[in-house]
Amino acid sequence: MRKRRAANLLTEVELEFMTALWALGRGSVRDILDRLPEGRALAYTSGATVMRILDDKGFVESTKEGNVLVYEPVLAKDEYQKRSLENLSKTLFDDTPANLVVRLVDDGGLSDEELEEIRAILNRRLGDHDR
Amino acid sequence: MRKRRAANLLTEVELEFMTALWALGRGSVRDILDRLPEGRALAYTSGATVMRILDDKGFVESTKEGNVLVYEPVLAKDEYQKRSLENLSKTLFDDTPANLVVRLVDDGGLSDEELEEIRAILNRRLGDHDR
DNA sequence: CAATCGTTACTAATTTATTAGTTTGACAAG
DNA sequence: CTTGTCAAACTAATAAATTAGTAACGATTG
Repeated sequence: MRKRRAANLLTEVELEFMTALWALGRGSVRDILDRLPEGRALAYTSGATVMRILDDKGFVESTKEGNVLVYEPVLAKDEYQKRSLENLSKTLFDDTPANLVVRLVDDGGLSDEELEEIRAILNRRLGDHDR
Repeated sequence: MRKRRAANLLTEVELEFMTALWALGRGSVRDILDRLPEGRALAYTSGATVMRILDDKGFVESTKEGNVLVYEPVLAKDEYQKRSLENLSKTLFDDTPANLVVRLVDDGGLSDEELEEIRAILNRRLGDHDR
């Protein structure tokens, strides 16, 4: 028996595949390969290997349907986003997510609309009725 | 001549070392190893290798001082934070940083104080009239 | 039934990352 | 001057990630 490698974060290629799978909901190796970005040429067998690894690591689960393995995420995209943010916050922002937002806001990559949107979210969250 | 490996993002170990170097401002291999977190035992030569690689990749530069190489960052921590956020946003949040903040805020890992702090930053940035 | 097609399982090759050993050279202590 | 120490440069060993080839197998069809 193989199984159980366990890892916290996805590698680059794994993330590519998970992104396709999250978009699909569920799918076979073929489905997933088809969903990969344009130029991405990869042998079928390579794709199958990546999916097996993701299965080993517990990021997906597979069920045999007819003669095809259909994969689906065990870890939701939301969850993984959260995990990634925690990691980034921990490794690069003193474990203080607010610092991360400061950098984001200060660095001017966001439009006023986006900033407003974020403020709206905060207002909703904080229930700030004084306005 | 070696040099020029070029890479966009730091590996895990490289980030550890850069974090120490950013905190120090500048320092030798010895200085940096001393600044690594408690349990982190690593041979001196391993540390020297990591620093050489960071030099090769252009993340740091070195100057011989006496008989010791003193390293300092070429890439500021701010810049690298920005780069990391861009990467995360691109790979996991549809290239829309606001989504990233939404996840952060929605997932309840932040205290009210932190949320307030972030809102204050936004208000400052947007010019908080109306309140 | 035999050939073939699509798929999984297994194995392997290559590359990159991580850690550390060996060699060499500078220089300070005796 | 010889010896010991320290650091740098080079080399090497191990591990992990990435890509793909080969074998094997079941289903379909000519």
